[in-house]
Amino acid sequence: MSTFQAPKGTYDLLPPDSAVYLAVREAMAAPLRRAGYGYVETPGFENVELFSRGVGESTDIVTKEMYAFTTKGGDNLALRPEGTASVLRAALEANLHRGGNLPVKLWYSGSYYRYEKPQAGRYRHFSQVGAEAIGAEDPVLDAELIVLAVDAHRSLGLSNVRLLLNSLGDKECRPVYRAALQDFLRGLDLDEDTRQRIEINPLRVLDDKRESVQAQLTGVPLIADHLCEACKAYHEQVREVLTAEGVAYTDDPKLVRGLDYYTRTTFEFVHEGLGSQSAVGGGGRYDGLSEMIGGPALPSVGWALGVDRTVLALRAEGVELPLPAMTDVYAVPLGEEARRALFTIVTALRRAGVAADFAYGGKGMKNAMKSANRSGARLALVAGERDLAEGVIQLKDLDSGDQAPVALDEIVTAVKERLA
RNA sequence: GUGGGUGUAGCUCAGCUGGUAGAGCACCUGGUUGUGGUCCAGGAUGUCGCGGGUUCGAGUCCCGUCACUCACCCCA
Repeated sequence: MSTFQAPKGTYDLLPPDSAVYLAVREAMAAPLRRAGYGYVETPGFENVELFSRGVGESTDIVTKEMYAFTTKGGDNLALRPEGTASVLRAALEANLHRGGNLPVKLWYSGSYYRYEKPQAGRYRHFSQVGAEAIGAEDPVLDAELIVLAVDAHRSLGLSNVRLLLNSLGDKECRPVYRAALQDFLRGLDLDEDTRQRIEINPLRVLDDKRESVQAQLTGVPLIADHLCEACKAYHEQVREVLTAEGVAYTDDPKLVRGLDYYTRTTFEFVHEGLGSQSAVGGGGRYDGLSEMIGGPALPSVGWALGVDRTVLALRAEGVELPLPAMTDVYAVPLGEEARRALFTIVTALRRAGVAADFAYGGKGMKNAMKSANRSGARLALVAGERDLAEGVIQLKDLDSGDQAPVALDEIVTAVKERLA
């Protein structure tokens, strides 16, 4: 204990659990790399306007969950609450879309911040891996991203992730639907906050999980019935491609998402094992976002997967990831001469690609062997003056307890053979 | 922002109607002066979250406070 502890809503990632997080990030990134997505890294904070205009003035994320602050120089900044706006901004700033090779495909991995009351699966600091395909309108591209996320889940061994799919329409059909929805909602018995939401962002009322609200939503007009021909055809193609690629999904006409920039395709990956949260990832098409932040028309699509929540999902399913051993070989020296000799061997083993560790601190034999055992190593190297005088080192199998002398210059080969 | 639950050893927790603390695991030592894991014997450990109150006496009751946690809301 110290005087300090991690700030509310945050937690430290420590061994051995931290290895799981690394593996999850890697599992999410691998399919993206294979699909031509390049790595992008943007600052942890941005001009606050980028988010308020991009994510939407009416969203909870902007109105109450942003860590916003003014710098000494008078700039209004905010810790990033999500990744898409930043990545699009970076792509526009560097004119990546002018390279003539659209879509620009990018992936990222990092920390995000939202000022919320913490809860199981909901933190003020959390990690996402995300992907964006900027500058192309093609249902196959929407499907590609979904397939890549599904592949990430599969490679992790998750089996209870469900995909919810919807289309939110475009600037042709959404306004018409919005008006029809508002008409319907205004006639319901709702609290003041929700009544305000009807005027600002009526779609999000559909997403209200309260029983009292949902009960009144029977017969509510659904976007699926109001899509224009273009949106309907587009959505139908996305669904066809997904089916052809063996991706199961559930049509959810009430799926809205909490960010305002989405158009047409929207989706969410949900899991039951996260306490009262459900989303382990989500995304969609955002054809108007570029213009909203001052760029050219660049129809785009993307998603973000929550690293923390995916780890919770793994735990809920009891999935143990096959993680490589921290240490394969543990060296136990006896005496000063042996310390030097064994450390040289440990270095050689490491350079040969073997995970090797050493009994530091001059502990006694018994203690050092105990450390060897706790390290999880399969093999131990033991040597003292007696062995060195004979030019050998004792190679011990920590599972069976068998031990045999091996000539000094054959150690690396012998160890690699035993580990193979 | 609103509501519930919980704070006792490194960890998980027990502690009945108030009588100044216990278990399991982990840890340390020895049995083995050059051998771990198993086994046997022994050992150390606590501002009982913090502050106040009631009482002869508070881990136990009351009030406050902080932290953690869960849920509403919202989302990754």
